Amino acid sequence: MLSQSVENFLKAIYDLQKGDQWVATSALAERLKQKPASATNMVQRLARTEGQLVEYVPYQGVRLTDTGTKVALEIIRHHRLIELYLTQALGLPWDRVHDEAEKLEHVISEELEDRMAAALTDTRFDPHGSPIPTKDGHIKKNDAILLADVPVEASVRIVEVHDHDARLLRYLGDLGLYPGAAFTVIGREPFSHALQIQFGDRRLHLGEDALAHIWVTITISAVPVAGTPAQELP
Amino acid sequence: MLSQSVENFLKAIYDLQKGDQWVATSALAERLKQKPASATNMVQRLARTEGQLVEYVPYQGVRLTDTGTKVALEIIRHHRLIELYLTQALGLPWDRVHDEAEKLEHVISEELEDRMAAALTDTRFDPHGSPIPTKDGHIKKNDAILLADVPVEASVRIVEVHDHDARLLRYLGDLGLYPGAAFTVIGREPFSHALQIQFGDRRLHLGEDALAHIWVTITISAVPVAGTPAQELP
DNA sequence: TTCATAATTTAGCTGAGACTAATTTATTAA
DNA sequence: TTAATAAATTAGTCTCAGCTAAATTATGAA
Repeated sequence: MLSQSVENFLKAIYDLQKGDQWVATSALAERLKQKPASATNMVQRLARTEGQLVEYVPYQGVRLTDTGTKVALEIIRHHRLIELYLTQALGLPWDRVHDEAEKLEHVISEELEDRMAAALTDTRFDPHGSPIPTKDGHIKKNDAILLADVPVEASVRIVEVHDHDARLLRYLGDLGLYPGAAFTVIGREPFSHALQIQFGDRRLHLGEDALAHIWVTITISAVPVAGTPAQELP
Repeated sequence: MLSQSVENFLKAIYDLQKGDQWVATSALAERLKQKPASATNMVQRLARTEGQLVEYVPYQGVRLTDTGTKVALEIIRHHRLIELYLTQALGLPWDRVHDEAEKLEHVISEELEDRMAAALTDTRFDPHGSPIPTKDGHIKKNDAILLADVPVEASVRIVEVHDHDARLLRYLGDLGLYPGAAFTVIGREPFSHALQIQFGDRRLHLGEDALAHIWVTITISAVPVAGTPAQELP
């Protein structure tokens, strides 16, 4: 049985790891609100004792092995399934389920996991739009882009809202801005980069913090997306 | 915030404490599957640091203060409410909910507690018939007697089945012997003290382990109950 | 290419919560 | 009333999981 602390490290490494890149111990420490030395310490213990979960190279970083990824995905499945269950079955608001799931994810049995899944009609996404890994450890990558990177005049649909900041979630939820919501970007402020959007019949401003946590897909793009060649309209 | 270990100690003291009697540290140790020295150690820490939860007198024992009792009842409320929720809402069998609740009781928020309670129609008893303390720390004492102490020929109704032994629960559940079930004691074996009972149209034997974990009320008593004077029948 | 600075690791400390072995206190039988 | 035994506590050890301070390694600007 892995300790809650070890499980949290695996989860954090998974979150921070892009592809098969190395994750810096300092990045881990920051994510987990610990000191760098503590992260190094734990990562070394992980690499040494707990069988084949991570690879660690001093001064370079740490990354999950296939086994480690499997374990991380199990915990993430717990987390997201719990979030979904709490909103769907018990009516908890989407800004409170994260903290609750953060504790429950480490203690529920496989059987409880299965029962919760069975009680839900659709277990593909959690309330923030994050994909829920399947029981056998598969997760669908979502191809959304950060709202901060969306060009002006594009119309978008919210795919995912990162769930760490409850205040932001409450704010967005009150406005109706959760996954599925669609709006058009009508302007960007020169320095703050804040967006003006047209959402139904309302005009809203979204500050930097929001832009960095909302992932969208572009539904109508008036201007070429960065990286793709411009397209002539007839 | 109290640690899970501390919470478990408070719960164990509550369980073992009759009235305002002292609980032996060795009894605590046994209940918690620890060594006596560990229990002494923890009890001393409890008495010293965590504000006014227990009274401790060396070589005599430990007991809960009013504050300590309040805290213990909160945890027990969590435990039993979770057990009830898991059976009612998620269909977990009554022999598996104890272990699950043992872990969940320490981590659910007040809000989740309230939502679970609201989702249930009747929160008076858990699936084993144990009373669920109210949110303000009241619990109804139940006046049941141990099946082991029931005289032959009495008819009884099961009030409560202690939930520690999952094997026993599964066995009893398969027979239909859960709280509410009624039967008549038709005989007792001389040495083993095992009971023969008439349950509907079935005759069953209940061994010592069962007798020590089932609590009943007597519905019809053919023979005077121990302690009450014999009564002449016309 | 070198050296200052930033990032990382090492060394050593701490508290929680368990343990064993040794000691002390209570209890009970003679 | 005392001595043997049982119960409980003390002393000292261990691991986990965090910390600070000191030392080491990488990095990048001159």
